[in-house]
Amino acid sequence: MIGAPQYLLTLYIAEREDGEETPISPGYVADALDRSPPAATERLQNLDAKGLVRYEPYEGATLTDEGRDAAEELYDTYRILSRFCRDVLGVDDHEDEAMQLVGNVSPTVAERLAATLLRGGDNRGEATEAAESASQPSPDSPAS
Amino acid sequence: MIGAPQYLLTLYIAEREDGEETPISPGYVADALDRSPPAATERLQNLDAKGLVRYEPYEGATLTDEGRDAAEELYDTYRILSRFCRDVLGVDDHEDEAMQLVGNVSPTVAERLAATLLRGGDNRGEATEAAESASQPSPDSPAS
DNA sequence: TTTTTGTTTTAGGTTTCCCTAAACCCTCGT
DNA sequence: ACGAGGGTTTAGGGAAACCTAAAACAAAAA
Repeated sequence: MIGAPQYLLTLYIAEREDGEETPISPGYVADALDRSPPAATERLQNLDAKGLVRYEPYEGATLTDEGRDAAEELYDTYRILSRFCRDVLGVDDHEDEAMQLVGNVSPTVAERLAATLLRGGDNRGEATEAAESASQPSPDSPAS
Repeated sequence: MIGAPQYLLTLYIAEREDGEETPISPGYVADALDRSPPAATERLQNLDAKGLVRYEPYEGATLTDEGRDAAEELYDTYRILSRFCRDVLGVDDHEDEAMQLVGNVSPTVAERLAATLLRGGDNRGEATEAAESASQPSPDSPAS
């Protein structure tokens, strides 16, 4: 299931690309989150009612200050998760994975995960690579 | 929100302590997952209808073979998450954290997290200062 | 054996999130 | 200007989870 975090995050990410002023269409959100257009519309209207989003019919959604604050925090967590999945675990679709997780990870875990990333630098262990090649062999490595 | 994975996992864990034959009461499950007794009853009945659980009114629930298979896999992931949260991140309530995450983590991530755990014996964060020497003899074999 | 007590179940209702179908609105091409 | 076409919204449902209150039950106490 998909919750408010995913919608806020989608808006936030789109906003980074198109600018803060550009309203994001329901169609775009629906597409990004794999939902029907009506579902996206209603959800955005709902976030509007909660004061997290400003929704203009037939225009689209923009984040309110409050919504952007919330989204920023989610985005931090999202980035941490995504980078962890990519750099440490070597997961291909790290962004999808992070999007899935972002609502369920506590602030504490996010924070310490970030610390782990900083500490660990770029060393991906060979155990991870071994696991990776077991499921999808890379052209260069000898498949045991 | 709480899904089927949490219920299966709760039953599985309880089963380890009480034995496979002992039916688990709705009250126990409700308590473990912080839900009302009616919620637990209905959910267990629902899992029964799906063939994952055998539910006897006024008796309790036991896992079917199919349900136990599913729960075992969830348990592996749960253990990995829990150990990661405890050993690498130094989180206090690692079990709650793991329970929260267990339905949302893909098999790939679980598998590679396990690999990371295996190789990561010495580099633990300073957040991990809790003495983790006292361990219960775990009768499970960590196969994946 | 009857009562009491605590648990389980049913009943009834709410919320959240999603869908399809149909109406609606805006814009663009003619 | 006006009529398509395409995206958006409303209408109308439905499924999943959960709750409280009240009824049903089982088992132990009296």
